[in-house]
Amino acid sequence: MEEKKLSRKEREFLRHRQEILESALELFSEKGFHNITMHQIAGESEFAVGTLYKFFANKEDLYKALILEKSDEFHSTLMKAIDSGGDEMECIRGFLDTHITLFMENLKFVRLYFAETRGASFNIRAGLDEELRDRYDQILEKLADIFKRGIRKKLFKKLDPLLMATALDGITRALLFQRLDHGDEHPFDADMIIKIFFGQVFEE
Amino acid sequence: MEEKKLSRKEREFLRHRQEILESALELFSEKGFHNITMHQIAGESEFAVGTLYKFFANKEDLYKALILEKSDEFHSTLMKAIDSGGDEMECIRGFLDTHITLFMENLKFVRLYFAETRGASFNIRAGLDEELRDRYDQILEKLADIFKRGIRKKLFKKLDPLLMATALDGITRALLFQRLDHGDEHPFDADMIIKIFFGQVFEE
Amino acid sequence: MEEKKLSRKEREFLRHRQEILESALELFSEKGFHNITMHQIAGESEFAVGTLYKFFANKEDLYKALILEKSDEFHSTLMKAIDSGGDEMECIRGFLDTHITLFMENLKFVRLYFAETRGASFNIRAGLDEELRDRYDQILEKLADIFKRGIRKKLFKKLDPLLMATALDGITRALLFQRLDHGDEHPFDADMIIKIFFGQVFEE
Amino acid sequence: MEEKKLSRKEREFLRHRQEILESALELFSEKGFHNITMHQIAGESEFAVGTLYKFFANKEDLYKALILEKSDEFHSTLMKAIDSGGDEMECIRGFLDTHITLFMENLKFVRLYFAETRGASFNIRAGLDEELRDRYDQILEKLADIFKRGIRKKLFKKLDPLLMATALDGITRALLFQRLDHGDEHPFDADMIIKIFFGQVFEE
DNA sequence: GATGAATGAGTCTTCATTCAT
DNA sequence: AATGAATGAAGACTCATTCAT
Repeated sequence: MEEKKLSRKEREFLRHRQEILESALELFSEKGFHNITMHQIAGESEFAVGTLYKFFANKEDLYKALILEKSDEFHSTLMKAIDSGGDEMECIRGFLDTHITLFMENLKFVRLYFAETRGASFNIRAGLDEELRDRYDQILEKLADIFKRGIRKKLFKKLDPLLMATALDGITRALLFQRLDHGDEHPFDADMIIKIFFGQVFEE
Repeated sequence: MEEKKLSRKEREFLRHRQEILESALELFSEKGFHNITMHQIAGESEFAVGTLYKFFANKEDLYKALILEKSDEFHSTLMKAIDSGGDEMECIRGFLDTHITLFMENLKFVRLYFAETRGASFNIRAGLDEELRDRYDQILEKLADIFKRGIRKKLFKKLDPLLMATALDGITRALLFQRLDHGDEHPFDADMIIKIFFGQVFEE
Repeated sequence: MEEKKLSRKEREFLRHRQEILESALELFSEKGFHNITMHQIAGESEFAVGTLYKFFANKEDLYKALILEKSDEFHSTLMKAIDSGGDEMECIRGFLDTHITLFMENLKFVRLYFAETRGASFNIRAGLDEELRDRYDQILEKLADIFKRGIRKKLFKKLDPLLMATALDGITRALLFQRLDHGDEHPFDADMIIKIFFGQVFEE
Repeated sequence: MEEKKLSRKEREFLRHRQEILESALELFSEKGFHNITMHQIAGESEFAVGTLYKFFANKEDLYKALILEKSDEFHSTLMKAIDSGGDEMECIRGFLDTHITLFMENLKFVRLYFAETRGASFNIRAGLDEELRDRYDQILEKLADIFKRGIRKKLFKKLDPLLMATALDGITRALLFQRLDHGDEHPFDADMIIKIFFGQVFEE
């Protein structure tokens, strides 16, 4: 990586940019895109309004940068987690663990993310939601590949692998949101998800 | 119910109110709360702006009415579906069938609904999302009751029933959104969901 | 003319529009496009800012309307004056009289007009100055036609008629601006212009 | 003049100042005072914004310097041209030749100049236009003196000499602008202006 | 003198809401 | 109830100017 030779100026620039994004995340995640003003972001980040516009062309651009950069992190973390070697069940467990951790450690971003993919994104000048959806589909496809391998090995039943991936992720999200709304009344972990998903619902 | 003795005036009032809500649904579902103006709703519904304010105190009120009334329909339809007698598996299948149908037949509203519960609702003056979440929790609890009964009958394993309900609903939603985004590339139905959920993932 | 059947609403609309344009002329002619705010125009015209935007799409649009509508008046008044029958010298005298009157009675607009044609128009989104220049060229050409006729009749020398028209108008403008800046220290009228232009400068 | 003993530093200072003014002329003449930012001038002149403020107190000051210095050149060139000895007609011809040359060789500045004297100057904090008008009046008066002399010698008719000067200059400007807008379709030179002005319009 | 990042007052413009008809 | 012209508060964005390096 050639990130080394940044001049002091450049490093400072990036640090300031990051500070703005963090303040913006704080605010947007709390009240949403339309209920936050550039003045509020300026106040929170302790820059002047004009300064925000040195870093981002406009409010929308700032918002997009925020969403896309964070979701890139998510995406690559999850991709790596699925890849992490081992047999199919280990891959899946790795994915679930990472997914849960990522979600719990980035609750603020998560709200924003789901606003954009499921729901009220309403296409802040189109494209953001699609781009996010693409990233998500890549995750699902990678997960589906794991299922495909499992099916070939006769480990899993012969169901549509993408649907299986979708379902597994659906359970995970649902439980996470459940926890988000209601706290630890109904605790769960990767194991529990695996237990539910991998056929141990019926009493044998 | 006492809906009978409505005068012509009253019936007309309600009809106009309904027309406004339908126009608003059309527009809000397309562009979101903040990107639609009262003038646009007036235009679409063929009333004057001022008239909208005879029916709703303000824009937010109109929006809330729209969301709450539709979600009441959903709520009672789903509650009835779960209740529909029969054994546990029949209840669950009924719920799934109804869920799928409801979703597919009300795509416009669904977008709006998820915007409000998962994501960018950002509390249009607080409360809407909580109220919706309550309704949803009622559904989940009713579904959990089914699981509870099933566990008592030793039909299902002894897992947290609410988590099971949450997981089942999570799968359903995930598959439905999958269909919403990608069409019929990966078809599924209530049976498939049951197959995935009730332990037939592992090859026996 | 079908201007009769305007409804009361329509008449009121046009009256309000006119009031706004008059206030705008007052202000723009004093300080120029960039030094006047929409709030000032609102204040002067006793409407709210928002109301201005019911009549004009934006500040620029308001400005263009102002310039173009007034210059249409000027244009048609001058065209008629040149046409007014009679022999060549009568046409020319008619044009000069009208030009002088028009100028003196519309000093506010005149400043704005020359800002747009000669000088700092700087193309408020291009086109305004060209459109004005076109109108002016039409006047000059009509005037040149008079000279052409005069030349054919051997009344005038065989010089380029357009240049003669341009020169005559140049004298007129120069004297008018002279009066504008210095008042009546050096009085003149159409006769004087004719005397100067038509060769009575040299002592015979 | 005492311009000799400038140190290297001082000479450099003046050179840089000149570079800035030239870049500013380029830009202002193209788009006008309000449509050009200090950053653009900085960019064009290859100095930093802050540096511009070492040379000029503010944007307006820079603009004024630009206009006044160039117009000083014009003024003194024209004054000399009128003075250039010889009889009245030679003075006038000299003035016309110089006027035409000056105009054609400084088109960029000319646009700006007329923006300031005729039209949209709108008193960039008052005074600039008046100062320019003064200079112009001096020229006219000097030219009027020539006419006065001519009248005394019974060379010219007894008309108000200032009006004659104004008219002569008006013709010249009008023809020059005609050329500016339409190119060489209607060519002319000092002779033509003299022919028109000095009574050779009527066929004898 | 030179730099350019940061500032924030000032502008245009939008849109929910009101009210006289 | 219905209308829609009028309102003005609020927000995105620009740009002249400053100042620490």
